[in-house]
Amino acid sequence: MPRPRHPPLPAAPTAPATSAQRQRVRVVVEAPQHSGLWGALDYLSEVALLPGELVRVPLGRRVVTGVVWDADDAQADWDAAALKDVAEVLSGLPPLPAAWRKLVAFAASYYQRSLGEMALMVLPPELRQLDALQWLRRRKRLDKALAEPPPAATAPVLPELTEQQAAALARLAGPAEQPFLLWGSTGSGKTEVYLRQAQRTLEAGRQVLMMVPEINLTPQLEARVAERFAGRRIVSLHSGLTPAQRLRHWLMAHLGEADVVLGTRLSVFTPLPRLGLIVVDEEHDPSYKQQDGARYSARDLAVYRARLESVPVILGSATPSLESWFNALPVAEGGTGRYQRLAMPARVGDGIMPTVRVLDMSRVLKPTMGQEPPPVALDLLRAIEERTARGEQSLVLLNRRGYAPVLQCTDCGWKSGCPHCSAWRVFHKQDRTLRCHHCGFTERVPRACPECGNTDIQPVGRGTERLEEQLAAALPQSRVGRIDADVTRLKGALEAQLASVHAGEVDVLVGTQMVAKGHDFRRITLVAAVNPDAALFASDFRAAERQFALLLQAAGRAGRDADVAGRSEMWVQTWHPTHPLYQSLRDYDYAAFAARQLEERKMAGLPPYASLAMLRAEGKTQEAAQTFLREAIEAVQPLADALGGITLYPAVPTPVQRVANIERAQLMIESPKRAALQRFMAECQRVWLDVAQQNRRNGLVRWAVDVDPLSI
DNA sequence: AGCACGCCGACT
DNA sequence: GTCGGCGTGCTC
Repeated sequence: MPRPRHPPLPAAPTAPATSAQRQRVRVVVEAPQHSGLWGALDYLSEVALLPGELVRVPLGRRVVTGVVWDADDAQADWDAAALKDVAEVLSGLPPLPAAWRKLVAFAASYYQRSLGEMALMVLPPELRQLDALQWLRRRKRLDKALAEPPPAATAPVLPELTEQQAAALARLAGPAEQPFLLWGSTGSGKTEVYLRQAQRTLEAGRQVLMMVPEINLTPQLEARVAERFAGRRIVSLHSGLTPAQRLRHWLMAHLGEADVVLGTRLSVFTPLPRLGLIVVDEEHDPSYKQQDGARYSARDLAVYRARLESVPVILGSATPSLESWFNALPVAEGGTGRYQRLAMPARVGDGIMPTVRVLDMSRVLKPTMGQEPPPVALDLLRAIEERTARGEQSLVLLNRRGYAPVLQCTDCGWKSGCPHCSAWRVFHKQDRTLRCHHCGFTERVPRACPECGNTDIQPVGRGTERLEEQLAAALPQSRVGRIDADVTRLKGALEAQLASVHAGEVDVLVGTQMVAKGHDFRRITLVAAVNPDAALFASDFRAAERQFALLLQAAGRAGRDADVAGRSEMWVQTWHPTHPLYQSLRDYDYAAFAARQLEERKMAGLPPYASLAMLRAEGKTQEAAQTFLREAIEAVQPLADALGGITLYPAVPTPVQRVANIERAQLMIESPKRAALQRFMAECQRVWLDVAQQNRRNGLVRWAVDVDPLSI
């Protein structure tokens, strides 16, 4: 295919150069995966450019920002006449270091994305948009901000270390060739261990990267870090910052001016010239996995980066991901022994975990036909009343927002389905709307059944809104409050609601999982999960793992003070009281839970015993999505057979098949060997690009690969 | 992804 | 006669 020739650009008038002086330079530009541009592009430059420098280059009719990449040895025949010149250089920015480029290159190849997409995606968005002149002006302004000294230091009061904290820190002082898994129960003082190790790192003149799942949910950690390291420069990096803040913080890290970077998953890519420690707090949290675009796992990349830069990495959790747990299990116990495990089973300050009471619903409730069961068992209601009477607080968890998950006509059976999705629309009583939680489609609740005109439409099931209402009615002596994504939608609403809980203005707090994470509630002595059973039988193989982590984390909200810890309780309402998940929860025996899960995963050939990748497709029709997937399998099946040890599963609709009128389907690819899967997936990319191209006119809309998917 | 080019309907 | 619909194709 003849390639269109570009007219040679006129040489810059100021520095006329002969073609002999111009050299080929490889530049990585933002080009998405399906563009077919996977690697770096070739340009010409009159000046020598270092790998990692930022440049502006012409791409098609545009000028875009790119990163100068490492030269390849393959001196392929390149046609100088076909290459364009680098337009300009963003000077005054140190080149992005080799370790950064290697991390980006690894992430791109591992997660099957183009180098350009990966590299540009992890730079501050602001930086990508500026041309050389704008950047220069911005840089001058930033210099002023950098000149400001960090806040004055006041010697922080260090809490005394527990024995197990001291033991963990002693191990952390030793050789750090292996990642550390800090396995500490809620309240065991993991944060103090992070802070002490960070202190050592800072004293050695190095930088600390501290990662948290969601920064908004952990303001307490941010405050603690700021307090401990007063006098040092601490910056945060997360998507909630303004573009200007994000650029400033990133630059301070990159220039080595910031000592501590506290950030969400995107911060794993922050260039840090003096990096000395990486911490991944709550490493099991699903937020570390990006769920769209380049679907990377920041936790896994943190481990890779730590090895790359020869710095220690601490993964911390009370309920580690099974992957990390497996890696921290000694070979003799069936694990890989790749991580060092640091265990901190006891709570700080003699706090003990609340007593778990598994409430057998089949014994306490006698459901009458056609009647909805009461929201909580009578025993639980009484226990809550007692708490209120004593001036203590209760936390009631229900992982479902809204008033009721669906409305139904009592006459014809009509249900409040979403016209655009294969899902029910949730009834929100507060604003009398039906809202689809998948596509956002919202309407006012109809006065009468749209099918038959019957005015008796009933809510079916229960969400937090309804639970709040029902508890308020059942507990006239208690002040009932609620925290979920609906309450906290408005800026500052979460803080306000938390403050009122802390001030003791709420006796019973109803909430979704967001309240179970990270917040310290001093006066809560009862936590109840009213409907945790759904996860036991979910099709998603990680559902149990997630639920166990959530329940344990929720339990950790209770009894943080020693004087109330003794009478703290965690209630679990279940129809399956003998389920092993609840048995392990009752004993706070994560190890037993994990052992059992690992056994199941081993039998089923699932992670961590196998590697998975998911090929997902979206189409105008389910047929379009599935046809693409079928053809995609057919095209690579011979390759899978040749490589061996690769299993391609049939294409199936996703759990929620249609969202916003787009049909979705997926297929799973499995291999017991991660490397084999990697080799295979790399080969698949270009094949699938062609298959997708042909399927576009059939109605294929989008497709993507998800390596190490969290949910299947 | 952008941003072209490229051919067919309702407007000044 | 033009503005503009989004189908197809390219970007060193």
